[in-house]
Amino acid sequence: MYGFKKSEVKNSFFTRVYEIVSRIPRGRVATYGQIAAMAGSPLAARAVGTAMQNTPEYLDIPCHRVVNKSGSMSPSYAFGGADKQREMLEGEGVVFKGNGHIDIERCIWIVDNY
DNA sequence: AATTTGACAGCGA
DNA sequence: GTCGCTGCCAAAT
Repeated sequence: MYGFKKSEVKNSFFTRVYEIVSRIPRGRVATYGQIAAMAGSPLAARAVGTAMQNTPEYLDIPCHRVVNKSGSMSPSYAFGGADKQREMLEGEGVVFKGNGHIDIERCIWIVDNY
C-alpha cells in the first residue's frame, strides 16, 4: 500500500500488459503486438516493450515468453541475455528453428476468451 | 503542456 | 535473410 507507486496501482496500460503476460502458459509465447492488441491498443507494440523494461520484479511474470514477431529476442533482455532466455524457453517446450528463431507460428499463444 | 525514450512492426532496398 | 527508415503508442521528465 504505502510502498507502491501510483503507476503500479492504477489501471494503466502497463498494468493491463502485466496481467496479460502473467497468463501466458508454459511452452507458449506471445508477441508484443499481440499483447498490445489484448491490452486495448493494437498499435502499441512499442509501448509494450517499454512496459516490459519497467516490469517490477516482485510481479514474477514470465516476460521471457514475450518475443518480437520475427521470433527473435531482444539483445537487451534483462535476465541474462538472449541465450539465457532461449534456454528458459526451450526448457518449457518452445520450439526453435535452425536459424535460432522461435517457431512462432507453432508456439504462439492462442486465446479464445479475454 | 512539450519533449524524449524505447524489450516493436511494416516496408523497401 | 539483413539493414535502415518511418510510424505508432504510453510513460517519465
